[in-house]
Amino acid sequence: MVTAARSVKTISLLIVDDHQMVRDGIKVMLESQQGYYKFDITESDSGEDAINKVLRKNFDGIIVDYQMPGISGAETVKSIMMYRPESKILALSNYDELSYISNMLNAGAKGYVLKNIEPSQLLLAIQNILEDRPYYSNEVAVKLLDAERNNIRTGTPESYGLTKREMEILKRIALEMTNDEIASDLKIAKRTVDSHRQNLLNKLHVKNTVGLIKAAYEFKII
Amino acid sequence: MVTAARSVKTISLLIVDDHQMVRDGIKVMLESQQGYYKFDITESDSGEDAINKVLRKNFDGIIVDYQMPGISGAETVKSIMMYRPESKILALSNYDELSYISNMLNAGAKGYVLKNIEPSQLLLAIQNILEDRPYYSNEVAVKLLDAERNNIRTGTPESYGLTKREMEILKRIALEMTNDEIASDLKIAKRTVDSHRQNLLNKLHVKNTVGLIKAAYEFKII
DNA sequence: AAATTCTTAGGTATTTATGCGTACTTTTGT
DNA sequence: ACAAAAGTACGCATAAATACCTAAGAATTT
Repeated sequence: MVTAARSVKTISLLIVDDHQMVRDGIKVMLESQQGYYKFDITESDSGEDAINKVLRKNFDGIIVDYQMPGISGAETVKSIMMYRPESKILALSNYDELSYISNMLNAGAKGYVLKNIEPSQLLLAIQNILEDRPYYSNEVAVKLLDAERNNIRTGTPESYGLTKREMEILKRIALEMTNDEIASDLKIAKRTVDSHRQNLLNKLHVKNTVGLIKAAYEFKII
Repeated sequence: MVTAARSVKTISLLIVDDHQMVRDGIKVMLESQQGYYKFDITESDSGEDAINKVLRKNFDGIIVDYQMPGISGAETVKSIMMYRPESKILALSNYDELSYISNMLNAGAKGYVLKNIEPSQLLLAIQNILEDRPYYSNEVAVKLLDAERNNIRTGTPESYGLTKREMEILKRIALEMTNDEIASDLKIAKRTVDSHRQNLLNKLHVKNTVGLIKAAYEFKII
């Protein structure tokens, strides 16, 4: 820990979130952590506004919410990176959904934190991304590791070990068929379809039908 | 044909295209057709610039190119419509790709014409969109009809009459949240979420969660 | 002020999906 | 021929979703 005297550095930050409350929350968090840093904060309530502001001023760091009306957070990040590729962007979201995370990171965000973050952690996250190092909330890191481990990036039915039969079931689920309907379509017992469906849930690491359909999109069978 | 005397009306137009040549071409076309109209033309070479100009001045009509570096035409239209929902926008493109067309129309463009349009047709298109009527090039109309016939949905949440709240619910369903989880997330009763979900099923004309998720993909909220 | 839409919530019932087992048969690879 | 994997089938229990209602208060629009 560096405890010796150090000049106070002013950091210009742009906070992009459609909720006033969230923006205020971040400001309060940062103020509470203000030690060696002084933050010069600008706010945007939309991706469009943020892009305009970025075009006019170069910020040291930018915090972008994922879900916003109009241009999404990921699209906002993409645009910002197009104009200012050196931007240090921290993604902020309520959700640790893998698709959200990878959208943001692929768009160019350096880090991804959840909104339930502790003030000290937020400061840490900002410090890291300002120095071009990644920073993720714990939950986010876990998801990314899990994705890596399970080879989710490649996203083929084979990489999950799905059998032909299971693919047939998945296709029919994606056609909005119930297990009963699938059973009579394939001329097998409903119980069997239940089993296959259970196996699909396990193999794909998802918790319900929604996850199955999203996987079906990944596999491009929809 | 109205040939009687009629006062010359000045129409302010904003032309958004990254190519000088295209902008000049449109200007020449409009001048050649200048009869009862006089055009006061402003130019933008990018979506960002267009948005700035729209914020400063209210144009009678706006012509937006699809392909531009930086913010795309569709995103530009979306932004413009956010600030000035009454804007009359005509999309302009070299291509009659269905995805381009529906992106532009969903973003809020009133019409879509190809760049090989005849001057007289361009004037007609502008006249139509200024009066809030749709206008499409022949090729475009054909594509749209074909899409309609094949039941390819080019839907927006609005076209199904979804409310903001219903969209919030749908987003959370797409996050694999159960109704119980959504309820506590939004701090409302599970039964309320049940109701919203039921309304979503009805409005989207689908029979189960699978249909909801497919709709969510169409709406690009996944 | 009246009408309409949205959001909220609940009643009641049925259908469907999920979780965790077991077990037998068929197919596949070696 | 043998082992492993896949497919088939079922029990039992609970969780979740769907269907079809009503209805009150809030917010918007007319």
